[in-house]
Amino acid sequence: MSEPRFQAVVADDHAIVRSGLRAALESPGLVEPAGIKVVAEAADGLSAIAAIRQNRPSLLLLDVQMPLAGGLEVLIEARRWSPETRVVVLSGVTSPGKIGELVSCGVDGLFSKGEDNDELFGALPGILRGRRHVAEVFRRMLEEAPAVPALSERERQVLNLVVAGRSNKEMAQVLGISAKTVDRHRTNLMQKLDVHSVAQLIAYALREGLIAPTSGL
Amino acid sequence: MSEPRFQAVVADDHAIVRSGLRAALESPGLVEPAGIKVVAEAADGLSAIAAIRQNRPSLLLLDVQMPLAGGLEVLIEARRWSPETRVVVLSGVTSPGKIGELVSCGVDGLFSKGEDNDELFGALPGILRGRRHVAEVFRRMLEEAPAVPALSERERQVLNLVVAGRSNKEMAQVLGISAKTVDRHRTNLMQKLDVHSVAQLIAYALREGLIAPTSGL
DNA sequence: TTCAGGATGGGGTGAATCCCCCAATCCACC
DNA sequence: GGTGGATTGGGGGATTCACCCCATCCTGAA
Repeated sequence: MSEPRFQAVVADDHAIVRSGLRAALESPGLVEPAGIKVVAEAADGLSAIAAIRQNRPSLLLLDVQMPLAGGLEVLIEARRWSPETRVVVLSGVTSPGKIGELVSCGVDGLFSKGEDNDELFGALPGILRGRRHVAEVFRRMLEEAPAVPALSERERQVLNLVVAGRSNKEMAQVLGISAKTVDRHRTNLMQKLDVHSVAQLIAYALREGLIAPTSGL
Repeated sequence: MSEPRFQAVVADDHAIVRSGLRAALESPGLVEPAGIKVVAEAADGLSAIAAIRQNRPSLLLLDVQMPLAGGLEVLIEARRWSPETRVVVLSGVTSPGKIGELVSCGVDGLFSKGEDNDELFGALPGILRGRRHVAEVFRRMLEEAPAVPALSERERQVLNLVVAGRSNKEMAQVLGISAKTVDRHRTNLMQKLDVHSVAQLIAYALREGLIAPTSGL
């Protein structure tokens, strides 16, 4: 029995997913006779980064949505501390915005949790040899999806506050600008995103994952 | 080697979770020497119900959030078509409202995906013998959480439309009532939920899972 | 049978919204 | 040096929202 040459770190906030991935990766014959050895698991973004720095594995299997740090942040940190690690992201929700960001940040693999795992495990050997693979679903999504307009820093701040339920006046106070300017940003925002009410604005923001979901009432 | 006496159906929209649960359930020694046989998997609520009707298993392992039918609907249908099936629900998100509903509908087991699986698998033998087990996290949550005010049917409809970004006038048209009445419901809604703006209303609704997240812009 | 509560509407008021108009500053880019 | 974008701010107006007041109708529980 040969030694596994590849090591992997698995990061997901659900213990069941981690054990499922571990079982699949370590099953013999996937990439090489001995399978891929999972050297560490992480339940949140920060421990994932720590695990990467410590182990510098060949592969990182990573959920997009995690506590403490999202998939994108982990990807960037992983690139910084362990450039040779192939990073494969699993996405539960499918927001065109996030997917686009991940692709443009250069993930090595991008797969959907909803679909069959065959595409993932079929592509893994190639990915470990340096290829890239974005799941069929996401490739179609990126082609069809209307590009999400780029938001300026201020607009993003305003959007966050709107989602948090603040009024123009409150936002003006928080941001230290005139209420009229807040209104201006809000108007531009709604024009950019092609919505026509706070409710639609919030719906859009949450759907696209444009804002941090840590909105304290 | 003894035959497995228990059969299970596993329902989750993520293939990885299903295979992880299958592996764990079928591992020998969990409940009895041969483990629990997973006779069917389902990726959405309707197939879960179909699988229950067809197999009438001893155990149903069920995700709360699924396409086509949620965990609660599947629970109710499972009770109807196969009352002897023990229903165990796994919850990814932790909204006090949904948890309370599930408990009051009489789930046999309720566990969090985020926590360790030890509590689940430790409690499984008891559950199969007729006991009930609600995860520690959720029991504390139900004690501490401020009771979610009961919403009337109309109020729930209005809430859905508000989240979908409709104006009072549009809602009036959809519901076939006066815009003034819509406003009345909306006012009552905000008073009940102790919020003071659309944004907070939407935030509350999404947080508590009071509404279906299938809001088409 | 009374009575509470839900659903239905109308009137009205003050605030906030959505969206036009206008202008100034700053800063990066060609 | 010009050009465009982001950010800042003001005026104004039509609409909507948030929240009071009032009433009627109906259903189910006490």
